[in-house]
Amino acid sequence: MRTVKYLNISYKIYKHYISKKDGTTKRLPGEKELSEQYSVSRETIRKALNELIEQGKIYSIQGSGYYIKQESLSLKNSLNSLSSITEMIRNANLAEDDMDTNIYVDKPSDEASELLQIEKNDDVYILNRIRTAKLEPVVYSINVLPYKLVGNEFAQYYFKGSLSKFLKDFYDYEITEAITEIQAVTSLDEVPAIFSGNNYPLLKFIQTHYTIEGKPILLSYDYMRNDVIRFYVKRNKRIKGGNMK
Amino acid sequence: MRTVKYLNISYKIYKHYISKKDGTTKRLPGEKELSEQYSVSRETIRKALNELIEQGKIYSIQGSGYYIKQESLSLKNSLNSLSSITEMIRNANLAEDDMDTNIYVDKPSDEASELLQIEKNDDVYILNRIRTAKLEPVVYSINVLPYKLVGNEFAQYYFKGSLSKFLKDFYDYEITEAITEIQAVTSLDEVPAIFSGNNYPLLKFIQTHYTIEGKPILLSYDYMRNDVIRFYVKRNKRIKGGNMK
DNA sequence: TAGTGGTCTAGACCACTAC
DNA sequence: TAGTGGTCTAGACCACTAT
Repeated sequence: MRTVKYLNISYKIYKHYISKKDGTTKRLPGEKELSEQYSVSRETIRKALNELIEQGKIYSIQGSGYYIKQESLSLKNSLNSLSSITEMIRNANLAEDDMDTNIYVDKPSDEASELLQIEKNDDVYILNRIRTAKLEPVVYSINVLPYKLVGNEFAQYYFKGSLSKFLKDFYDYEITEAITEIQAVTSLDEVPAIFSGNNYPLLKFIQTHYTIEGKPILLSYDYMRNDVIRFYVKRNKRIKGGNMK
Repeated sequence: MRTVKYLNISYKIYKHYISKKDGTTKRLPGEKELSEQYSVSRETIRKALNELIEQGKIYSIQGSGYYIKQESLSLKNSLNSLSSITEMIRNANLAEDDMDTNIYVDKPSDEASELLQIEKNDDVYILNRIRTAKLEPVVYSINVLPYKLVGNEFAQYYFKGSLSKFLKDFYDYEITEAITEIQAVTSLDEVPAIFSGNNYPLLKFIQTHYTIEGKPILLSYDYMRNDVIRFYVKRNKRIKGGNMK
């Protein structure tokens, strides 16, 4: 891949002005000065700086300049960007030791047929998984995958490992976004059997995963022990045109 | 405020090509054609289209074109954009009938002093609030506000209503982002007294609110009845340069 | 190979901040 | 009023998709 100038310069600006947080210099040089310094046009500098704004590292004030943001505390398991449960377990400094996967075909629940936009008599694959760390169950997942998307060969070729990676490599279905509902689980009958009897606080994620076209291809339910894995969301103020829905 | 051309055109393109979701036309005209149609330069069209991409309404494939995304299900209480608890209650079709607010000065907890980046012997205002709907408690909030940021006059002038709005109007502190930790509350001793005795599933948000400079100015704890208010997060795949932290 | 979107340039004018 | 960032233009070349 050819190097993209503005991303390259964005990184250089970050390294030179932002990474060494000495706490003194707060303002960046102006666009004009930077464009001379890096021998590129002003628009390219603007794209580079915009990249840093999107990453939350700097902000700008019209008529004044670009300023470095104060360092905030770490944002480890950010729900804003898509990541697998496996990654989240690693971020919690837990080693995932085993994974028990169980596949079968069934009819979708009402909720599943609505979220996956399929008919109620369409078949779905159901994948149950228990993830453990230090021999204790940490996450219990149920994945619901429309049969018609993956066909009969799915059960033959998929064994274990990242489901989203398999869907991409084998079927060229790439998941680019997800909408997640977050729930607290307390009523005892909803708690999966593996967790029942214990008094863990449990979070439940109901996640619908979409391709770039906006087509739903996977629904997942994840029950997670909230005492060992923590979740964060970064929330931003909406700017510009608002919601024109 | 002067009208910004690319936002204006972005809206026009949305109205003309996207809002009337007849399900047939999936591809937008090319950049060149659109720039002629709206009599603007190609770069302006690109900014307009980019706006629609950021809103999740379209996507582009290099060498091919711009395409309309499939409609996904509603994303009501999105945690991605900042909104007040009051708004969330309204989105849940609940009318907030009363609010009991209680203010006093105290020392911060260890967690509060860390998140607010203040000393442990600095004073903080504590605001407790109970929000009810249909005479039942729905949300219990604790707000922690550094005394040195707002001074003695805070208790005199602030009575009730949106705290973030008051901070902006009275002190010119504008909250532009927040980092929220999401927890499930189950252990009985952590449940606020108003909720105890009942068997509601409770979600707890620990939110640190920042100004645009990245300075923390408010910490809030919100305990919410998850059976009446539901929360969603939109998660996107990270593109481009990744994390250069 | 033709057509599309992605990057980059040089220059202009406008809106806002700081003084 | 000078200097800054925000918008907009017209044109060039490159990378990718479709065929």
